[in-house]
Amino acid sequence: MVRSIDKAEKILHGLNSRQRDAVETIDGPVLILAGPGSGKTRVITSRIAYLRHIVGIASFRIAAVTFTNKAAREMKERLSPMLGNDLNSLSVNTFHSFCARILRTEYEHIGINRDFTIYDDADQMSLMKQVLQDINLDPKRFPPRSILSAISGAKSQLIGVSGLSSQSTNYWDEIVARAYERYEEMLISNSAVDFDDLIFKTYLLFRDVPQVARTYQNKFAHLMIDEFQDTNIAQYALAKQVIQETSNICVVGDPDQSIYTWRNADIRNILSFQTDYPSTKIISLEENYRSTQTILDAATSLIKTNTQRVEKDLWTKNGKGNPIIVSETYDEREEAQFVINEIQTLLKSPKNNYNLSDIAVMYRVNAQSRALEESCVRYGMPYQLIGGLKFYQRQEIKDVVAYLRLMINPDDDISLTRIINTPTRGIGQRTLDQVLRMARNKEISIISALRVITSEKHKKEETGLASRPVKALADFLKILDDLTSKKSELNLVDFIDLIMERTGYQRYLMDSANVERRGEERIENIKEFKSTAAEFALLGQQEGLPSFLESVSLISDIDNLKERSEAITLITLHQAKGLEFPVVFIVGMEEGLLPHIRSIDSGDPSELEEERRLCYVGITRAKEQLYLLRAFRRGFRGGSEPSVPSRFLVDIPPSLISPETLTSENRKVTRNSEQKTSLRNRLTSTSTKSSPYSSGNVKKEVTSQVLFQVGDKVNHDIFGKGMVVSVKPSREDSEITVAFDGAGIKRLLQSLAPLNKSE
DNA sequence: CGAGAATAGTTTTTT
DNA sequence: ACTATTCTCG
Repeated sequence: MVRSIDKAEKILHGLNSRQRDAVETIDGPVLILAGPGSGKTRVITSRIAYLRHIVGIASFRIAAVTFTNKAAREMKERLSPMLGNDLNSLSVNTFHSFCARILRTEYEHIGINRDFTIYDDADQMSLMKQVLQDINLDPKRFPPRSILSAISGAKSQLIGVSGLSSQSTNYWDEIVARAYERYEEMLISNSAVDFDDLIFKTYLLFRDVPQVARTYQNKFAHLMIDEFQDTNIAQYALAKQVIQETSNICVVGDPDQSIYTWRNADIRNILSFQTDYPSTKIISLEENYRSTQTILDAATSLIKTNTQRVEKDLWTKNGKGNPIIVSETYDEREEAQFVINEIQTLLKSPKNNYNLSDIAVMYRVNAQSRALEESCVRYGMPYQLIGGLKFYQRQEIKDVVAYLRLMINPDDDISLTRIINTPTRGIGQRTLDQVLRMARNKEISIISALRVITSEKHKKEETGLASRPVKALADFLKILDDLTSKKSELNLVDFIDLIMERTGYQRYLMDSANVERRGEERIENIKEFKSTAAEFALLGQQEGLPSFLESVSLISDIDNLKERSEAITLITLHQAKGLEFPVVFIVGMEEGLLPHIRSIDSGDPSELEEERRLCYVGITRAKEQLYLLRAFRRGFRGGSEPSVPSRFLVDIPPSLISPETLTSENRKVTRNSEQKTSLRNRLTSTSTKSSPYSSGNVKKEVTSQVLFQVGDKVNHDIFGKGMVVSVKPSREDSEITVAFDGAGIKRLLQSLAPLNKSE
């Protein structure tokens, strides 16, 4: 008894009274409204430890659901010292992986293959194009993107094909309903599901197969949901099903941080929760432990401008801190230089003792990262870029993934069409069309169609294919069959190597490296891909590949963020949610960018309010120092246009802003010339010598400080020994031409090529 | 059939 | 600016 009180004290130690309340209220529905920096994650993890150690709930009966793998991983890390081995049986997952796991266990009940493939956006797009072709719709009149987003909207509101077609009131709805129907048929025949299906199908499973639902309802005694403001209708409905037995459901969220309604997140869930569970205990966490008073005041002033809002009073015991620095530069290049320059000054100053990892630069759209990246490279500032062109969406990675998917799901026509002629093997559009036609007529998968066509009994009159293409198809089929037969003999990494070799993909990449600059990078990416695969190889030949593929499908870029890396972080405002940094720069504080033009054009005030919340999220990431920057001109799509300061700047009281950076007329007009020249002087006086840098997505040993000269003997990781024949410096890099002893003459980019001086 | 050129369309945010 | 698709020629 005494011991458990000790334990309880230990778990509750350091929590404020409301946090304690949130941890100790374990029976029945709880809604925690958690302001930014209010110790939300600490509450959730303490609550789990409390449930396990004080209440004595078996860990396998506790489930916590998050939105990103990163949040799930962090939660587990924090729980690890408190739970030890219990951690393994605890269920801490993203919504999507939680569902994927259930579906792979219960696949028989929903008539789906155990090894179903999870289609990502690009796969969905290919499939939809196929759908439109099938049902004779012009993709120019009916953009596949729009149709997909309508379908996604339907699925996240639990509306199936019949539901949608019965609801359609106009031509467009009718078109969507028809596309939806065919889309679903094709997903099934491909043994595939999309992201929304993971939730929707799990919901349907529980609704329609009560004995399965009961299994999970009896299993889970407690359910916690993080970032509840981001849930959609389907996710909330599923959560209710799961916890039906006990109603011990605890949701944590902040309506002011709802920034995903465009992705069907439905803030009404917070209201529904209180009506669905009338006995809900509401706990509001309002003490902020993260930011200075100044930053918090700025955030509060900004968010108060929103009308659709529940009042919440944030406060902090932290001191006033530094004023916010608001500045204006000429264009995005100067903006980026200002950022770098300021960071260099911050790092030099001994009083803060900042590290690179303490600093983040945030922006509205990914395209803005470009100017920042260029400046980082130029000034030798190490950075990690989150998002952008995502690793698993790169062409070469998707190609290899397509081959791997086919090894366990040969019905996946989308993957098959992706690689049937990559690298080129004489199967052109005409041939492919014939194959597709046959597959459709016979209602069989493409691979089955290939078997028919290439079988000896098959008469060519049926398809009208000449002998050469048939031979090409037969060769391709043989490659796939050979590889499939080897999959259980080799470990995952060796298997990937075999695929690379047997399909000619390795050769293809090498050749592309000769002509294209990106070829080098592609080879590097495959290396990186294999090193991730290596972790899954440990699971053995049976489980390794499926687990790897699932993780590839469900991973997001934010999951790769490294907390302690020696680099500044470049990140979108959306992805920054849940993170914190001592120093935050928000760039592009301009009308049309933040708020984004689309929210302005929509004429919908709630879209503007979402933009304001996005800005609020950004500001509240900062612990000590906040910069709000804007450019007078901003370039886009080649051109460049003058811009107007963001309306959000006006929401911030001038008293919180550093006077020396405050521009005249409450920042509405450009700075006076004196300030402008002093800024320019500061920018141009910065050193321009280059030094090592890194980008988060592709790890590479950087050799950029090594200077190559014509005549140097060099060694390349892939091409071997050679001699430099020309050096052509470009803006931030050098193009080096090397005559290799074995591999001929290659043009390489210094920053990318694994090239060293050999003596 | 395949490769490169010309052209059209496109971008907010992403599990 | 960047990509995806269509066109054209060997």
